[in-house]
Amino acid sequence: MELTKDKSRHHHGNLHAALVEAGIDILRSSGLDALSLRKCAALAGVSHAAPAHHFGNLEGLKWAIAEEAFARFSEFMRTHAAASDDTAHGRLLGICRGYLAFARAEPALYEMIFCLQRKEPQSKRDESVSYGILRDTCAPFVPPGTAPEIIETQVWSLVHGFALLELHGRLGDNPPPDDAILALLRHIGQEPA
Amino acid sequence: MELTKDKSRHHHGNLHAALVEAGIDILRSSGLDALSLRKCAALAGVSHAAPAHHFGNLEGLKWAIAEEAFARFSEFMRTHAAASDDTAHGRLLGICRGYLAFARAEPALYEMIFCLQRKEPQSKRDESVSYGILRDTCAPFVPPGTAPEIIETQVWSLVHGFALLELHGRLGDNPPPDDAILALLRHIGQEPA
DNA sequence: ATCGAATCTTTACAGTGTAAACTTGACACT
DNA sequence: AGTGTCAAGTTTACACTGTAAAGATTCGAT
Repeated sequence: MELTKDKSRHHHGNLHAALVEAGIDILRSSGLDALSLRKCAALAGVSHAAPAHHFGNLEGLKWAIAEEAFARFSEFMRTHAAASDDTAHGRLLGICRGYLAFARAEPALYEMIFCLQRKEPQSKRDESVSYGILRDTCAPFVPPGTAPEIIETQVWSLVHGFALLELHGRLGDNPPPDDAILALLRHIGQEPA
Repeated sequence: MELTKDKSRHHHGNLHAALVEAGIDILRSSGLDALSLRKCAALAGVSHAAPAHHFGNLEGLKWAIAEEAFARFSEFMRTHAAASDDTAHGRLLGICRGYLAFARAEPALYEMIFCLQRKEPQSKRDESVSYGILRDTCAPFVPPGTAPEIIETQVWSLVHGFALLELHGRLGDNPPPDDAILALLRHIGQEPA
């Protein structure tokens, strides 16, 4: 894909994608704090004010990057789920391992997509692909009469908290192995309502 | 306490504390993104470069604020633990409820102290008061032969993840009630090593 | 071919962190 | 009392940020 613009032409042609790609590059190489509109613009070979026309402001660009990042994130979970036992529990552990693997493989991307504050806190839950994976995988563990969101939130909270604590250096040099933490999910859905 | 400096005197006398207090005020009223060295300095009635002599840089100020915030955080957990059943499980639920209550009462402070990235990821774990509370409360649930850090991390991850997901608006308009999520802890320590 | 709209550039401004040199005041010591 | 040292604040300066406004360019439909 053409990232840097042909300087001769005034229009870029694919600036939206180029800026997102530039943003991901910066996130990977220099972390979340280094991400800026001007750097993305420079890396895409375009003036510093160009991104505004596509994303409005910095948060807009971040959400655009997040969209791409979520796609890769979902793929991570899916492949890890496929590499696990073909049981309900196996799939559950699989997506959790994929979740954690993504957080470690792409820490800046991970922090981006989950620390982005939703402005208007959508009344309904995420309808994204990644949340669909979580919902489907959790479904077998939802006891009758219990709201599925409870099980989903328990699982999500556990892995999300673990990932962030480790990422932020709160668990010391050698944090517990993933499976030791995920062992808590062995009894998922077994508590009375 | 004297916050704003007596303009007549050159020395402030208590600038360290005044800047921390100013930072907390800004966090409370305007959120994490609004926190800046210059605003803290202005609110303390001092020139914009003064904080550098006390904290070095912005991150230094943040850690100083975090120290104060952690104290209030510990107090939150302690009072909530005291308000719960005087059993091992009661205390565990108590500190978790305190944890979540603090995250809601002081969202900006909470985000500050836990999203601050440790630069040199201390090889050992946190020796802070708040972690001591977690360790003590988890102790009764650590099976023989299991590393206590595993139980502690399970509990911490669950509440931390839940708090952040809610804070960042990922759980929709009406997230599950705390106790529904904390119900997962009913089986804590029961899985084989 | 022309007009309108989308795209990008230029210019400008306020806010940020941070470094350097300077000024003021406190305090110990003779 | 005088003096020297050092910490605490101020001033100045600079590079970087987001963002708004106005102008230039190109695309596309008519």
